[in-house]
Amino acid sequence: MQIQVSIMSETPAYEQIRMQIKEKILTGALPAGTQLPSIRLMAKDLNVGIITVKRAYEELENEKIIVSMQGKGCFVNEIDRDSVKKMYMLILKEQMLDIKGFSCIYGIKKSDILEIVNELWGDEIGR
Amino acid sequence: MQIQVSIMSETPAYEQIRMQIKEKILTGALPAGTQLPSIRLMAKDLNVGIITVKRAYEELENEKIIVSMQGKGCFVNEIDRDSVKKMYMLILKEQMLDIKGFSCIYGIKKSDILEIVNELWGDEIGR
Amino acid sequence: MQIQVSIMSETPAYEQIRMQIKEKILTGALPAGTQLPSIRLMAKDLNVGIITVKRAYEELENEKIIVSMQGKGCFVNEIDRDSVKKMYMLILKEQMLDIKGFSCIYGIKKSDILEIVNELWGDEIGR
Amino acid sequence: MQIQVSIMSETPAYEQIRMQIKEKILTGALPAGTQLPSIRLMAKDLNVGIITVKRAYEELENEKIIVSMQGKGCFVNEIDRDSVKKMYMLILKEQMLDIKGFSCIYGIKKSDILEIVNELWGDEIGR
DNA sequence: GTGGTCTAGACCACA
DNA sequence: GTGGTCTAGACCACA
Repeated sequence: MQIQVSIMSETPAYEQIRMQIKEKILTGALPAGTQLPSIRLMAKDLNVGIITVKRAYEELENEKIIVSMQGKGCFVNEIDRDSVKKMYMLILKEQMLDIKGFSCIYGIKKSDILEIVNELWGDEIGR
Repeated sequence: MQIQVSIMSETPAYEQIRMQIKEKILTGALPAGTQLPSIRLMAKDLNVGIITVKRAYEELENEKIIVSMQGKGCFVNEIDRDSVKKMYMLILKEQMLDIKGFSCIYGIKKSDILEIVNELWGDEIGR
Repeated sequence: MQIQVSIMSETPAYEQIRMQIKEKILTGALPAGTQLPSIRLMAKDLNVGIITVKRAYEELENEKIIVSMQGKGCFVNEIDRDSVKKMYMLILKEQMLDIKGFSCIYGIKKSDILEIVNELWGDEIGR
Repeated sequence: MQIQVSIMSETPAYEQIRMQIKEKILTGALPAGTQLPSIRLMAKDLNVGIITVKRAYEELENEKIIVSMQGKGCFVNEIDRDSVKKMYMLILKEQMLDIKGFSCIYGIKKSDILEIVNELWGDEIGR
């Protein structure tokens, strides 16, 4: 499995691993039922400790994205994309609420936010 | 000076102090030239350690928002609101870029972002 | 033989198998002399590994509840219900002693224990 | 603080520490507000790693029995003995339900349970 | 000074 | 072979 762990990055190794696997699963590159590489193997490949891989897998399991079975291995779960999206929308809203709180101190208005959104997302009109 | 430090909050004490003073300054509640309470006094009032207040003041000084003068005290700086806003806009853009990166994994589109923005900022048409 | 192995359960597969067979034997559903299904057959039926069934049988043999005969199969042993009950009573006493140790820390008294016993075992007067 | 960690015991070190501190707190030997020894100090005294003590403290914090404050230390919480007792009664009931499940397989009846209870708790009539 | 996080390996349980 | 638990220390953040 193609995964990069940068030792220079300030995001911890387990988080880098977690995010890359998550992305592969959510984008469908790793379909439901796929067996992930064993903890030991991936640890060896990435040149990190098994604890680090273990933690990445553990958090993915907490997110219900994979399931780990003692003595058997770790497997990709069936994903309900809609509920995942909804859940993430909620988190996003929290983040934006935070941003809103700060922004008003700096005199930033809705128009400024829209400007940034338009700049970053370009002219795709949505859907 | 009216400042609340919640011991329960997970944001550290020095950060709570820093943000509240910053808000007062940026919103104009504390105009340029105002003298801040001495570190010792504020520490006593807020029931926190001197080191904690010192750190808050230090960071505000690094942000050029206040200036501390040996033996005289700390004073609110002249603020160029426009450049502060511009600086913050850059930070905001970085944050939004991050959000954009994550969002595409979850199948979130521009329209979803706009929906959140409209919901949070209401119908203020901007400017 | 009717046995359920839940892959979701947190008790390991071999333990689920062991307990269910044990129950059938102790309650008399499988009388002494009965031949158990072969390891291979049961593994296939239950959709688990041979090693898993083997372990369940092994432990039952250690408990003298079944006996395995090279090349012939596994058979239910003659059970002396009284001595089995006595043995289990000893284990139970150990467990209750443990519970007693903890309970006093929490201020739980004999009356509280009796309340629970009465609630769970209902009004059967015993014997 | 008087704490024994037996390296021979099969209960893990962090659990031994957790239980002994918990007992001291619940019995009132460590009243609310008391500062616990720092993680490092206790680790040194008990000759275990700081992780081990950390974990003991962490679990006590999850149980709301102590509270840890970064940079300040760990402190004994105010305990509501009644709710603690009620919570433990529930756990106890679960355990007894489990015991009941096993017992019926072995032909153990309410009277047998009562016999054990009477033997262990003696003739204290309750309260 | 304090507690918190990350990475680590030895050892254990399960299939 | 697989994953799970425990103990460990280096390093970081906070007061």
